[in-house]
This record gives sequence, structure tokens and C-alpha cells, in this order.
Amino acid sequence: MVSPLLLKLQKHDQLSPDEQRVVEDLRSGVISFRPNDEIVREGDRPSFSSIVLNGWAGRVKTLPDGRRSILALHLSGDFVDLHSLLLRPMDHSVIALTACKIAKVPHDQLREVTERYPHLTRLLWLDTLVDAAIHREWMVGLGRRAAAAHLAHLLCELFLRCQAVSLTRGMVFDFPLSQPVLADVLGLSAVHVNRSLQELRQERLLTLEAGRLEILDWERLADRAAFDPAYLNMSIEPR
Amino acid sequence: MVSPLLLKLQKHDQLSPDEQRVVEDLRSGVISFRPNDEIVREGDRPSFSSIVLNGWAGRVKTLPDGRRSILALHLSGDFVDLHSLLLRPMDHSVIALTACKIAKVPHDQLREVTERYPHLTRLLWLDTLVDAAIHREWMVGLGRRAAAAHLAHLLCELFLRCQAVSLTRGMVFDFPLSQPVLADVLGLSAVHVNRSLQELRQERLLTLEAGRLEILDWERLADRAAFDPAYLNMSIEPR
DNA sequence: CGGTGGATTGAGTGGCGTCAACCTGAGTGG
DNA sequence: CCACTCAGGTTGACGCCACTCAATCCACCG
Repeated sequence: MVSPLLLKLQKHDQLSPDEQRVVEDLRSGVISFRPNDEIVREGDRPSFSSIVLNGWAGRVKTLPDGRRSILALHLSGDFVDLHSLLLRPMDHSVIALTACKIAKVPHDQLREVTERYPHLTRLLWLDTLVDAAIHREWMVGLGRRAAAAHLAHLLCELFLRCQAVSLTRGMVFDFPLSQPVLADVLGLSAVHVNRSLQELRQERLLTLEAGRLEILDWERLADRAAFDPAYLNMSIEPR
Repeated sequence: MVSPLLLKLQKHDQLSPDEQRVVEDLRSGVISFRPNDEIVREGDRPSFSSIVLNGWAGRVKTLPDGRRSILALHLSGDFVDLHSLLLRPMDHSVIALTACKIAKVPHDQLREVTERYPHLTRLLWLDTLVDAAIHREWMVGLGRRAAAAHLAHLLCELFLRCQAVSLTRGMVFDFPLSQPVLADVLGLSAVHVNRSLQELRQERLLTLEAGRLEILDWERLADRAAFDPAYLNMSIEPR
């Protein structure tokens, strides 16, 4: 089995055989989590970073009154907290949104990479930069998009990200997020997520049932969302 | 004169004399911009990154219908587009919000740093990670905070960031952002920004007139915003 | 078989948007 | 020195998008 991290890094630039070996050797302990388990706690100073092997994880901040925001969604091959290598303490928690397997990479090893492999270091850096680019797109959604357009945009993004790691079959993919979870991603109430979903269904843009999402008309869905995939940086070029 | 970038990096970790020299040598061309000038355009692939020497700059995304979001605010010592070193093309524009001076650092030089100075590289990486942490806090504001609390939170953050670069006098600092600009930061209408400001004034938390902001009661303002400065990572420790 | 979480729907409410008017100060040209 | 313009700040009236509170239904599970 090939390391999911290796696959991920190779989506942005070519790696030398030497670099590939280094990345392969990074793998260490694997841990399983059940839905809603906490993977990393806000305020912690972890000594390793976590990569999702399968399932979905999310980064979460909770306000004193209990309301919460989900700040990022992560699936196969995603580092959920690579930033904890340099940014301390954790400014948010990470939770399992479905059952998921996580690989832990010790910070010692990552630090060693930054000391000896500049190109790999840049690719790891890039991974956190793509996270930030996604954050920015989400901010636009939260601040300036109407509910249904915001939802449509999120679904476009998640489709492409799933496709990049072969989690789609045609225009269909497994979509395990409940409406309350989507609400915390979109900054909406669960009720309004439901109504926005209905809107997209009635416009015959997609179907969603039993955790299975099918996009019926990619063109019109992307148009509805004013979706431009450039921010995902899905191209291979020298970095 | 000391490089603003050097001052900035030294806020997170100590630099060796050798590293300090390298950072000092990074300085290159300085350019002046007037308010609303475009510093970097979305879609560009700049060959240098820009540091604010004085004034305020903002990162901006505009939707097809003309509505816009301001995704980040930057002042003295901030890199506005360090990510463009690895992330291409630019996923947003950068504009001058006030008159400002910008120093341009060629990507060639930055890349050279990543090849030869691992510790400096980590500090540059950290700079982009703090940006991302601020993005996350803003997402919480956009998604889950009421307008006045969101505004209060932003003002708390900007006060601390100004304080860190000696732009405050006691609890007072120059605040050049117009209400329409604040609206695009907060995801509100300009009218509602006005009303939220009045609210904070009436609660005797602050005064704002003639571009001069005074915080009257830091405790209560921070409480109103549920503000916790941890996300700004303002501590010196090994990175 | 009761309990629990999620999806759905309706009714009523409210925070925030839109539109519009008016005022002020700064800049500009005559 | 003054008319004019323009951007920003402020206020009021009104409307709507999204929230809250509920109730119902369903699938799943101990």
C-alpha cells in the first residue's frame, strides 16, 4: 500500500525517488476513531501531526455559549493539524465526523525533514497554504454568499476533493455529513440547511439520500455557486 | 533602520546573528501606493512577495455580482502574499486600504532561504500559519457571532496587532478603515456596521472619531467578543 | 420496545439588508 | 473665495432571509 501522504504531495509536484522514500518512512502509528471522538484538543501541544487514512474529520471551534463552527473538513491523505508543528498551542480541536483511521507522524521526524529536505519542506508548507486558500473561499461563502449558493459551493469543492483521491464513481460520492454538521460548516441553522438542500434538489442540480450524493448537472451547480476551482491548486508544477 | 520583517520574525523565536544578516539582506525595492490601488491582482503569478512597511493593506475577493469580501488586514511588517511563493496563481487580490509603502522581496531570494536556512524557513512558514489561524477566527465571527460581538472581536485583534508593532499609544490607535470597508471585512452592510458601532459606543466600550480609536474598557470589550488572544501566537519559543 | 439522532415541515419572529434621505468635511475647479 | 462634487457617517422605514420553537416521521439500536 502506498502512503496517502505521498499521493497527496505528488498532486502538487514531482518527488525524487529519494524524497519518496523519506515520505514513505514517515508513517508511524495508526489509530481508529469513532464518530464524534476528539482527535486533537484545543489548547494541546501535540508532539505529532495526524493524517486521515480514511473517513472524514473536521476542525472545530466552540464558543462559550456552546455554538460551534466547523473550520475545515478533511478526508483521505489530508493532514488535519500539520500546523501544530510550528503553531502552539492548538487554536482549535479536531474531531472525527465519521469512523476514521488516523496515522500519526511525530514532529521530530517532520522537523528532521525541514532540516534536510528543502523541497519536501516546501511541499508540506504548500499543504498548509492550500488549507488557508480553502479558508479564504469559505470566508467569502460565510460573508457574502446566500445560503443555497454557499452550500452549492461547498458541495462542488468536496466533490473535486473526493475525486482527487478516487472517492467518486462518476458524479456520485459518499457524503456522510448530517445536516446539523453542515449547519456548523455553513454558519446556518440545521433547519435552513434542510431548506437550502431542498432548493438545490428542486432545481434538479443534485440528489442526496442515504449518505450518497449525486451531482445531476455540474455546469449549473458550479454556476449557481460561482465556483472556480483555481483556489484548490490542483496542478503539478515546480514548487 | 531595522527591517520590519526582522522585527516580525523575532516575535516568534530568536534568530542567530547569521540569520539576522540574511533577513536584513532580503530587502529590495520599495513602492508607494495610494488608497484603493491594487498591489497584487487575483490570477497573477508574482515573482516576488510584498511586505507592508507602513499603512494598511487588505486581501480581497470579489464575486461576479460585485459584492466583495475582505479576507485579511495587514499592517507594518506583515507579508501580504508570502503564500504566492508556492501557491499559484494568486487566489485573491491585495489592495492598499490607506496610502502605504510596500517592500518587494524576490521569490528567488526566498527560495534560496528555503534551500539553505531551515530555521528561517520554518519562521516564514509560521508567518503564513498565523495568517491561517486568523482566518479561522474570522470564520467563527462570520458564521457564529452576532454583528456587534464580531466587530468587537475584530477591534480587539487589531488593537493587539497594532500594539505588537508599536502603533498604539496607551489604549488609543489610528484606525483608518471606513465603515464600508469594515462591512466587507465583517460580511455585513455598511448601515449595520454603523449601528453595531453605535451599540459598542453606547455600552461605553470604545470611542471612534476622526480615524482615532480608543478602547475605554478592555476587559468588557474582550468579554463582549469572547476574545482569547491565543490564536495570534504572540510568544517567543523554539520553532 | 423505548430511546436517540436525523430529516422534514409549519408558524412566528427578529436580525440584518435595502433604499433613501440628509449632513458633514475634504478636495477641486472656476 | 465660493460652488460643486464626492465619499463617508447617520438615521428612519420597510422587507426578507434565516432563526427559533415545535411537531411529526423515520431509521437505527440497545
